[in-house]
Amino acid sequence: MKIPETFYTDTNVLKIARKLIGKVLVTNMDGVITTGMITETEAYAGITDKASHAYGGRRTTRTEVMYARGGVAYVYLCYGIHHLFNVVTNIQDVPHAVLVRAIAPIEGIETMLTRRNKRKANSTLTAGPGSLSAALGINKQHTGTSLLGETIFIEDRGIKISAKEIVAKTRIGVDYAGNDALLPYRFYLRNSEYVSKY
DNA sequence: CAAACGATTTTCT
DNA sequence: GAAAATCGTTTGG
Repeated sequence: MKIPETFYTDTNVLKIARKLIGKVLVTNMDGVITTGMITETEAYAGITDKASHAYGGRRTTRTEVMYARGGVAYVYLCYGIHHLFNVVTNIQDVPHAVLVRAIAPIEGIETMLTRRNKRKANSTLTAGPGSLSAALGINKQHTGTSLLGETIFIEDRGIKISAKEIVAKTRIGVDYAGNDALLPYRFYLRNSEYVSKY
């Protein structure tokens, strides 16, 4: 069951980040299907969030897609190597987004191993934003792709995650954001091995 | 037009 | 634990 547009256009990015835990991210690259359950996310609350690319209302070629209506992908290159996959949320012109940091592989594990150039599956296969994007075949040319289409989308498979299984902590790699680096905008599944380390 | 810098991962010591 | 890899985007001259 694909998640509907109304899920993404909700104005509470923290609520969406929390609810995405336990959902299933699906990619279909030229008919090759890979899926995984989302185990870790981070919220980026637009213009009021120093850690966000759209802080202060900055609007550039790269961040333009964040200003779209919720329900599209925002993928960008970090450190010249890694493609980071985000879900754009909120209404038109409010640049909120949720970074998907880790998933637990479900289908297409062989494909993921090939893409990641690994022989055996372990927690490093899809734990970490750059790793999961590579495993699912996501790259920056997918930025702006609608999550209501057939290439990249998210499903609700009825996996139930109780509130106490979800931990809220500070975000990672955003020390430069001053006080905003202390906000509990990172959510992850307690006891999951598929959560980025650090 | 030139320079600096990451919402990171991997590898080597 | 430290350091390298690596390039598009952003910023400053």
